[in-house]
Amino acid sequence: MRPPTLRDVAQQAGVHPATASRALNPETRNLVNEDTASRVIKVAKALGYRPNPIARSLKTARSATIGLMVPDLTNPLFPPIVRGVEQVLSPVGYSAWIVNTDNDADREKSQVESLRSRQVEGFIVATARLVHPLLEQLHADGVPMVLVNRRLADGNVPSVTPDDAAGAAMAVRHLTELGHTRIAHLAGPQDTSTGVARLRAYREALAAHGIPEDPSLIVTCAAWTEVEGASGLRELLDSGAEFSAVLGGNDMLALGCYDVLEERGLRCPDDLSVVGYNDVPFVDKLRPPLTSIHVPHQEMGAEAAHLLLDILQNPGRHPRSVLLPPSIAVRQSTAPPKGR
Amino acid sequence: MRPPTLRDVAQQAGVHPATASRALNPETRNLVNEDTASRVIKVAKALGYRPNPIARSLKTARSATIGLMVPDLTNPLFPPIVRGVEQVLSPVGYSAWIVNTDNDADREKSQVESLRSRQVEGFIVATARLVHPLLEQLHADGVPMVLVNRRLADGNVPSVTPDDAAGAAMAVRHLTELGHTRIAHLAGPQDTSTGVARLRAYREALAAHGIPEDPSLIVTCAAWTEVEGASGLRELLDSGAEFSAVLGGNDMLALGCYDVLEERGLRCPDDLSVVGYNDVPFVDKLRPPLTSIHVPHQEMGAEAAHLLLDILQNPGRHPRSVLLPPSIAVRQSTAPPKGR
DNA sequence: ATGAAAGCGCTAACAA
DNA sequence: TTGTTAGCGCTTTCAT
Repeated sequence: MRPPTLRDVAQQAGVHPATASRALNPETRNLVNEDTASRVIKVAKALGYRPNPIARSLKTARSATIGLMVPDLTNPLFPPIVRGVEQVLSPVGYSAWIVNTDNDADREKSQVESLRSRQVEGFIVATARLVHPLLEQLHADGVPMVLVNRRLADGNVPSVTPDDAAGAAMAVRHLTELGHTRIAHLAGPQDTSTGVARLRAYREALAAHGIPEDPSLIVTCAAWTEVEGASGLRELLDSGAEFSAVLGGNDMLALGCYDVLEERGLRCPDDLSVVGYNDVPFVDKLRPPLTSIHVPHQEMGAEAAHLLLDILQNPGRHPRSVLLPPSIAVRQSTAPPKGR
Repeated sequence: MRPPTLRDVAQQAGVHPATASRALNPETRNLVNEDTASRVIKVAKALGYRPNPIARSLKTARSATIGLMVPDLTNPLFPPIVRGVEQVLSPVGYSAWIVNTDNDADREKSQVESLRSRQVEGFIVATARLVHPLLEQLHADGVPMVLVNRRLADGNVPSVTPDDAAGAAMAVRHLTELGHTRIAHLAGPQDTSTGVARLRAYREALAAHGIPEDPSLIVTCAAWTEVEGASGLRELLDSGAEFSAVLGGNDMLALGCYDVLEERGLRCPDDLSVVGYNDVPFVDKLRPPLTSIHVPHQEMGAEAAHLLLDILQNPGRHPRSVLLPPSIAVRQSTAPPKGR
């Protein structure tokens, strides 16, 4: 029993397929006699008719689908974003096609091609680097796109990001209020907006608190990974620099710090206060619970989906970007410095 | 500039679209003169031709796509499974369409319908309950399907699951070797194969070690959540039953135990040893690091994808199921009982 | 080895 | 308001 097609419905209802199509599509139902419409709908239901989205896509070059590009779903930062996106898209009949890029330019390229050939109507992209030819080209081509979490250097591409400057400033303020003056920073990759913005805000916050900047307290990590965070802190410790607190560029880098403290027999927060960024799931359960800048991940995804839908519906309109306010989740990984 | 179609390629190469189609498809290339084929291929490359999978799907009723149903991507158990699936599918040109069901039967139903209308060629399903009309129907309809992590009561549906019996036995043995004899179990939902199998194995393992079973040491949780785990342990503690160790049905239930220990001022492992199940990411970083039964999640996904591809390629063949051996990751949440 | 023709299921001009 | 017609881009008989 082949599933029923529009023709089957039309035949059963005694109308032309085109009429059946109009009757079944809410957008065009008003073009059709009310009685006819309800008859068609009844028949469709009786037959268990399901429209074939593939045929529709082929005809209309649309798909009610968007591409959602994340670096890696096993990074706990991204699943909540995905859920936020879906929570907004589902009610309006859209779906997200999720791909992992592993931050690999070649993979990104082939994923984008594959998604475009599947007629996705737009992209939500969590993998932006500041300079990103692929995404820049996409935007130049007029492909609807919203960035999430990270931005491009080109501020014209709509984005939904945490207010990194505000968050990093909060972190520094928290530490200074505890009495810290020697605050190190494990900066994230400087080819990402988050890495750059948090580093800059860290510097400015120190200045604002009258703390002179010490370049030897800044290490830039090559990736947002625990391993990189660990080697970053080792470098700081081995340099002999003095510091009583460290701000990780994100929670993974902070996690790496925990590993090094363990390995060196140092204690957190007694020997070193540690602050993370993002407040991803489970950092509140670490040993010790990690003080972190909280970012509303799911809302970020939801907001990005709203923005994209908006762009799809009003192609001409000026694109907006959204900056979400962070908050600080103070936990046991931060405490006043020892000598106090 | 509309992207080039097969007709454009054919025209440029001076052949009929049908010939171009044959030349471009590796499966049918042998039907075509070698020179013609290479000419077509060259033109296609020059024009940047990308076949339109939608048109192909409409014609062939296939899609090189499978549906991947998970309960919730924000549960860290599932992203590694997803990655494992993709790791196997990508090289053979298949993709996975991921959906979250939240274990909701209505959502499941509409997701399945939506995926089927998109011509997915099969399903990998991580959301099975023992009795599951939707999946049973799907299987009865001959829809290619592989279960992962959890199984149906109907053992004829191919599955890739951890060896729950072996894992639970390992956990109990570990605890008895430490000297525990009063071992409680927070059993998972008994409508899932994992919940049932782990509970049964726990019982059998106790018996095998000559420990009499005590029903007051078993609490069944209604969901695989931290909240349920917490109320389970509260119930055990409030009952006045004596026990020095608890085996969580999975890591989330074990996490709930941590919360209750904190709230009651009890210490792990001093007052209570806790064992989890699954060894999901980050449980090794908890306070204290959680002893857990390790399951190879990514391999589970990879193996499920292999099985499904196998079914798609050999529709007639007898379906296999795979049981993956667990191992135990011993960490600081387990120690000899106090009185020792 | 290649071309001709048909059609997958649907929608959008256009015509009536 | 409804029907006619055409075609989205591709593959697959069938004929040559």
